[in-house]
Amino acid sequence: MSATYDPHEVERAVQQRWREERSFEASESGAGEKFYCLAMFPYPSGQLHMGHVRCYTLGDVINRYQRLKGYNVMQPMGWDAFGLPAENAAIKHGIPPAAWTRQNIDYMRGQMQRLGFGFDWSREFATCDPEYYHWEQWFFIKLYEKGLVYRKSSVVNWDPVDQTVLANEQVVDGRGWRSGAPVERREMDQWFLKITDYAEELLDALDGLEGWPESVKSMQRNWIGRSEGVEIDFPVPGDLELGLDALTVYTTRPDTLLGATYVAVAAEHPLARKAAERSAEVAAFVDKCRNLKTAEAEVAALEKEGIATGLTVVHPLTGEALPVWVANFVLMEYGSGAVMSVPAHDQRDWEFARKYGIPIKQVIEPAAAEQACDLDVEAFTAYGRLVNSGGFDGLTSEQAFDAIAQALEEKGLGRRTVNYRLRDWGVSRQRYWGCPIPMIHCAECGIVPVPEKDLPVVLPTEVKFEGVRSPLTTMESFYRVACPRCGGEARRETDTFDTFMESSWYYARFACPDANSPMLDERADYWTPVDHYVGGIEHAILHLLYARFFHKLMRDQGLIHSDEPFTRLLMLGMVLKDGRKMSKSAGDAGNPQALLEKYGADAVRTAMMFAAPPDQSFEWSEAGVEGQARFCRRLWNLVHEHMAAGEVPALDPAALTDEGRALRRKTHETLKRADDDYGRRLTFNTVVSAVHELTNAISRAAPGDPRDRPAVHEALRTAVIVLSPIAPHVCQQLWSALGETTLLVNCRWPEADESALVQETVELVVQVNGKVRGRVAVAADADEATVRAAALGNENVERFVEGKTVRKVITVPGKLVNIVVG
RNA sequence: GCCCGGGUGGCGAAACUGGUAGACGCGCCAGACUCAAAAUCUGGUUCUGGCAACAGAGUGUCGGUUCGACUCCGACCCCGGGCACCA
Repeated sequence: MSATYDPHEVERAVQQRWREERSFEASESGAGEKFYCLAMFPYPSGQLHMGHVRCYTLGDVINRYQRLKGYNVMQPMGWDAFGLPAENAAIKHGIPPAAWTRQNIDYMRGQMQRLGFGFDWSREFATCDPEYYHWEQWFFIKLYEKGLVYRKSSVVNWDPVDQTVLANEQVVDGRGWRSGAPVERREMDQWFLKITDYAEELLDALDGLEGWPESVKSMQRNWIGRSEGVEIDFPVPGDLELGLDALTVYTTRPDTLLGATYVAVAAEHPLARKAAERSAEVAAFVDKCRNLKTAEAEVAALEKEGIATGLTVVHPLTGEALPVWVANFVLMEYGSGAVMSVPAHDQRDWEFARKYGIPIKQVIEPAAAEQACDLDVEAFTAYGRLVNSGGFDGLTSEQAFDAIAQALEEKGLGRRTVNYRLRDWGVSRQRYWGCPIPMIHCAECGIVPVPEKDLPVVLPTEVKFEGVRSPLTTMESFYRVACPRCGGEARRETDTFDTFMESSWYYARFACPDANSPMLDERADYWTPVDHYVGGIEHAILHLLYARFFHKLMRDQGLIHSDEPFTRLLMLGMVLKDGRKMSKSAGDAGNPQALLEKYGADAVRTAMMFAAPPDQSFEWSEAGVEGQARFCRRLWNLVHEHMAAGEVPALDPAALTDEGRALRRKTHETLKRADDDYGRRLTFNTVVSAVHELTNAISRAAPGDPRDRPAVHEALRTAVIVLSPIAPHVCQQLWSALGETTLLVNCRWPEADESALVQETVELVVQVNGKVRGRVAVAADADEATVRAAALGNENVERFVEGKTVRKVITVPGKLVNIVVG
């Protein structure tokens, strides 16, 4: 082995050895308990950026640490290969999406291998492989048969640049998340997955996810948006011929029902349409609302406007006639598209009532006298005590919730319900580069699923783009089919799935990438749930919610027998460059290639881990890489100098000098601390610090007294094994240099020797009135009187105690003495 | 507006259970080696005063609890993220 450290030579040699020994190919029959370690697979955009480097290094550190701890670890890698950029490249450069994608995959795989990630490449797949999306199509049909898939015409977010429909989640501040173009409204037939059927379980199960960060669970709770309320029917007078008996509203504040002075409906509400037929003014207003863009930023800034329909409904408890308004702030998609308005106790209703001169009727008064309530200034929205509410007067809001709900239930005019903000998942995309939706439209039979024997519906890869539109829509050989039911002429669905479909179950497929009947087999139950999932915080809501949903769908299909896909979750902070997210910044700025060529993978990996704790966002700077390259070289030189000094005798703790014993203590402290940092705290930055400290201690100790050589050897051996999950190549070579013959990745994490941690003398800090005034060394087992005497005997301490009365002496064993004087 | 994070040297950060604030690294300064530079090694590096020993101040702000607070409590300011005409 070369005496000077050449990272490129080291890394090539070690990677070759892992390949030859198939070190990272996992099997269900491997020794130890299973551990499934997964980092979110990337979109093959062209090249890795530093955000990828961080994510996969973190995953690999966990992978390698858990291996050392004796687990049977599986860490796969694959490609989230469908998506818009491939189409954009095709449109721009004329390269077919499939070819562009494959080319990117090959390049990025090479970069990952260069970084030395311990992936099980035998399980690799791309979501654009027909063998993969075959089963997605199969599963979709199963869900269709179960009634969990439906087709619905709905207003969708239309991205005028990408010419496609976006999910609500893909609209950011009213703009398409990729194109950045303002989103428009459009009506279209779409396929939906009934995620709302699982809303309750998706919410409740969050409480059991102890290995998830609280912030992510809170975001998901927020997104699901459960609220408890009452559905209230306001009867419609019979003479109006409106086609409905009652107007149903949803409220979370039934206690304020007696304060309702009008009701408001969305412009798309049937009642609004009826009113529009009868009044040109109302029709004009409804029309105006329809043409509004869905852009959320604009909606939020929108002035609250409405128009009276001239219609009235009947208050379910008082029998009073209440006017019906059409209002632009009522959402058709939430609740029933209609609200009861209580201006006295809802700020938005208050503003609306003031604007249009609608009466404001107080029915809640503050329970506590000091609470402000001035209805001339603003609505009183807090809970309180009921007034002006007939038989309900005097009840608290909480009591009135139940009492009024019950009164309505008895009259058959209301029901307690639970509402969710979560909407069903629209999965249709008018795009080419995605998984074809396996459905056929027949004029005679309607919707007919593609028969199982005809799956997969393969996406043609030889295509020509004309503009942005999907080439499938004009490709007769694709869309012209015979109806599987009647044999007549039919048209194949040309929409493709939202790519979140592919990423919702890939983790399970990695367990059995070749499973063929059906999508998963018993190996999925062996490997899943994923024990540790690592990925970017930007996926905290959507991807993780959809994957949880899919896991439950697969469970209910009998394909898998657990309830949740990811046991422990590590959400990475973002890697920023000039204040921007690395993955979004253009060009080569984030490409690690130049750094790899200059410093090698170990230095890049170590610098990345050392920069900040994993969950924290940080600004990437190359400055740290050189420092870690220097550190690798120092460790390399220390090992080689140590070994060059000849045979190392066996360790006999009793034979060591004081320096040797101190080094041993540092060694075992490092081992203990790193174990906790790796396994429990996931703070890999402090692991690097700990190894730096140990290395510094070795530098100071070696070459020392020849009797301490076994302690130096043990310290070097420990530094190498502790650092190995982070800088695996150089550590492997140093492991061999230290005379070890087994591959480091097959070794076991050493247990810390408690006896090495015992100290004979300890240094105590001496404080006077809480301020540090000196230090004293005492025997570790010294009694309180001895410690006290030593503390008071310190020269500097004496100066501060002199002439004062010692009121109290507090001793913290092994740490400090605080002398309180006055 | 509501819900999460966070605020510590020139910079990235550490201090895990209330017990030495600034470990570790970057950068910078000085020295050694060198004709010189790079690399490497050694020392220094929170601020103020002091040759030094040491003293005073110091973890966003103000207050509290405590022998002792970056850490706990109360009020507030700022930054980042999520949600939001959600009835």
